[in-house]
Amino acid sequence: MQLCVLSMSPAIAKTSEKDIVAAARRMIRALGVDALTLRDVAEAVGIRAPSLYKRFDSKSALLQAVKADVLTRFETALRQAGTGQPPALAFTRMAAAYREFGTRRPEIYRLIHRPELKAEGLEAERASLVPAFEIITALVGPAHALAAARCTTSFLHGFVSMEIDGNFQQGGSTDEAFTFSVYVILQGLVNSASA
Amino acid sequence: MQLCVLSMSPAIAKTSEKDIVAAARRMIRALGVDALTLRDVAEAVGIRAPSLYKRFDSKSALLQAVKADVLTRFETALRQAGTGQPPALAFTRMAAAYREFGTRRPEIYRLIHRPELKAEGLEAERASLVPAFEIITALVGPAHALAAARCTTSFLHGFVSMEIDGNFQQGGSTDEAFTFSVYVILQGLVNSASA
DNA sequence: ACCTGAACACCGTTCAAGT
DNA sequence: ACCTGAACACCGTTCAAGT
Repeated sequence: MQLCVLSMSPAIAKTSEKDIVAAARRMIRALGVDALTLRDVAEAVGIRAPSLYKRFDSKSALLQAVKADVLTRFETALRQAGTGQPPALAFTRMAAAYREFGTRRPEIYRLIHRPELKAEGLEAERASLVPAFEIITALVGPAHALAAARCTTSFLHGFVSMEIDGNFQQGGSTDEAFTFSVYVILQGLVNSASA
Repeated sequence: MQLCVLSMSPAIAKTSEKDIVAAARRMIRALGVDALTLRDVAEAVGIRAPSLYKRFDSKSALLQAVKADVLTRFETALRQAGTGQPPALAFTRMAAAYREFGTRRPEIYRLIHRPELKAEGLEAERASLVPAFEIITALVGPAHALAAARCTTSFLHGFVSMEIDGNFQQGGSTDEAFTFSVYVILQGLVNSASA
């Protein structure tokens, strides 16, 4: 009986959700999300495009899974940068880690800020900025923490976006502008907290 | 002879570049750039999709023209907000005008920050931030103007992006966070300029 | 249970043909 | 000179059929 069942065994899985997400992430990093096709992702893991629908409801669902995966790595990078430092140093280190994550993987950074990819990413998106929020709370106290975190993450997101999009066209040192800006915001936050 | 030429006159133009750009802009504002199809744009101006190629080389070229058109309006809005005010007031007014432009037209704001639309937009993109640069130069002096402008425009772009993308999820007043942030950066810039 | 080829609707784009 | 229908390659997605 069992032998019979085994001989009638269904098709053996050639891949997994994890494999597919990893392949898609690599392809996005290399080519950008706009150039990603399901036929290519499928080929990279040794199956055909229709089979992807056994694991993900749609292309959007796959991209959401990639985004959630990346956001976990992002959160880890931010947390490692700030732990065990005094607040002001943690702040500048976290800022530098944020920028490095984005500039090293511009296409991945763009992916995690695609507004249409929200469902799975919403909680991961919030969680990814928790390390930054904790550092800023230590810096300015709980009363201004939320506004200060929004100030800081807005600046970091805007700077990295403009840098990877090539929107700093006026010459000058981008590194210098970043260092100056982080200093300006840090000073402004500390002053506002004591005011 | 002339009559003959006139009677053989070619098809009369049903539309113009300007009409097409305006129609595309309205449709993007309503539906977003991802939902825009050339067949729909063509229908909106009374022609068929292939005829668009008599006026624009590609969909990308049309989007670049829309982007350049919008950036001109954006520059005007920023300039009007700051003119004739003392530097610090011009700064906060310009910041508010920037935010209002983006939050009132989120899909248009996203369009002008599409990194793949660069060719026609590059110069217009630079020009659109000239009013901000002038205000900031008046505020901090020429030595720090470039870095200060990058700090400010990075923050503004990041804040507006996160706001329209729904990334401020923790409750609290977004208006308050914006006012606080503009104040923090203004104070930080003024202090750094005198340092 | 997972995989597949064939097919569908839709898109940007090309082109020969019309006036 | 501008417009058009037909067609092409490509895409996400569906589905009946295979093991």
